[in-house]
Amino acid sequence: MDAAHLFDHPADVVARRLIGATLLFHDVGGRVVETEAYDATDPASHSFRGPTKRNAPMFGPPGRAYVYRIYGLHWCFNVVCDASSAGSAVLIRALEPSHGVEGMRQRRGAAPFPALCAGPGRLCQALGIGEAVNGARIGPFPLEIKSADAPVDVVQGVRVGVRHAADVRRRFGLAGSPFLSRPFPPVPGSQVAVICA
DNA sequence: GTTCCGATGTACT
DNA sequence: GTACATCGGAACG
Repeated sequence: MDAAHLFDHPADVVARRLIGATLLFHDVGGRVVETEAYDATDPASHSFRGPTKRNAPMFGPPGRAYVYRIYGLHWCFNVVCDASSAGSAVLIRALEPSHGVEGMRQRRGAAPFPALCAGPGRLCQALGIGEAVNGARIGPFPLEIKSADAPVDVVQGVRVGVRHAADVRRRFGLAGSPFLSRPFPPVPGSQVAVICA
């Protein structure tokens, strides 16, 4: 799949479309079940205050990886998108493991199967993603994302762990998936929307 | 089941 | 010094 076709769109659009896609790094990975959208107009985004040495990939071309360290020890993996709006990216928060599960287990220790990739730090540990992946092109091997081949039900909610723009619903998930980093709120009216990808 | 804590890179006040 | 797009384990009920 052509990277621009997949990624050169607003972060919200890419975040929604990536649900159900398959992410692989060195043939290890699985189906994307949870994402979050960030862009330069968003106070919760690393790009909000303009380019820095750390966030430089966010201001580069779409279809590249932005990998950063959080809280001094975990890695988080983002996909840069939207060439017309510099500083846009999608955080991949959780996968449904399907490829190279034994390697994941070795890197993740005694984590139970549903938690192998349930969280941005966890999935980076499971796939062996670290600083070396920062700025890497997505597709071809070793870093690949293949869009979903069938429509999926997508739920939407507020992002995890952000204090700025806490009411903005830019978190997307695969409806009913047991591989989410945490559940989406159980239908308090307008809190959850179902979208067909 | 929940809450609290420690690990400690990077950007900002 | 403080906040942060986090996780795993200990301590608790």
